[in-house]
Amino acid sequence: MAAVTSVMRVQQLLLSRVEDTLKPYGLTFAAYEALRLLAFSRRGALPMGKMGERLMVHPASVTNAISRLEHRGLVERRLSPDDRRVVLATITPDGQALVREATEALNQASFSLPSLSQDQAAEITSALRDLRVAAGDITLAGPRASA
Amino acid sequence: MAAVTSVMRVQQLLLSRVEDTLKPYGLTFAAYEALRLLAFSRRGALPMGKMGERLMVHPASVTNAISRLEHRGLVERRLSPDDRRVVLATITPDGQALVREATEALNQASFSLPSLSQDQAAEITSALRDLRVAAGDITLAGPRASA
DNA sequence: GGCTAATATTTTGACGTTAAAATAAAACTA
DNA sequence: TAGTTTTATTTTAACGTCAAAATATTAGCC
Repeated sequence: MAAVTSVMRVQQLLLSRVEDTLKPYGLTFAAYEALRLLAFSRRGALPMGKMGERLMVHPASVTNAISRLEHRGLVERRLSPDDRRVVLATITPDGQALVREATEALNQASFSLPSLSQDQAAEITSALRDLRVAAGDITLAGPRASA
Repeated sequence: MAAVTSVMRVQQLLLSRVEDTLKPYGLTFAAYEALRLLAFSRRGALPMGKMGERLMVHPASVTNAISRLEHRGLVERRLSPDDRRVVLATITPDGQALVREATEALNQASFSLPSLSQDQAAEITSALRDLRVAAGDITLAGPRASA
């Protein structure tokens, strides 16, 4: 349980700092992740369901997040021409621009977390990888870590 | 950002498993933490404010959690005789009994997390400690890790 | 073709979090 | 002592999560 508590607290601390960084852009971490996922996709569009899978969140959370982004004109909902059950969340040019700025800010700020050196970051990532693999979160190939 | 993402995902996974374990007792992790904090305190009672500090959550979260526990008869609210601004959350015998059972279940279950060996758990805790110290979450003396 | 099952999304409801505003009581301070 | 400031808690509002129920639409099977 000590490890569990540690992870919980660290997540809380990190999330807080990340959201501070994103605040100037009017984005929460959840909103940023959704937007970034769309920005990185081929056509800038993905079915709601796919987004839930990728982000590992409940479908209702996706509906929620996309609705908010839609109201701000950062995303649009389009019905799939192939399957009318499917809703395609589509990022707009405004959304593209915003996610680019926010990503830049994150890459600048996050690595300057208090005393979180590159080595320490790598160590943490490594220590947690086994656990994620075991839980089926990621495969042995490892995730293409970038941003 | 890779480390950040890792921590986020692992927290999500762990929280999910912990809550599965607590579900039979009708407790969420937040509720369990509040109850356990009271159970471990001298008189089984603490001011709301102190609880927020210890649990590192917003005062409103404490109000919320305690209200829920109060409705279930696991906790009682008492006004402090010394300072009438202060509300003392007090654990009841029912609360004591429940937290004991839940703690037992957690100690049983959590360590059987998929492939999370004692060594790995220690490694993770260690890797994250520096970060917590730097953020002022814990002191160099280290937390008295137990459950 | 038509009825049933599976799939995709949204809605509703319960719970968690925070920030900011409203209350109430204690502590200064002039 | 009266008035202002600080402190403790709650309320309200916004956002996140999930589970379960409600809706559509497609797929499958006589």
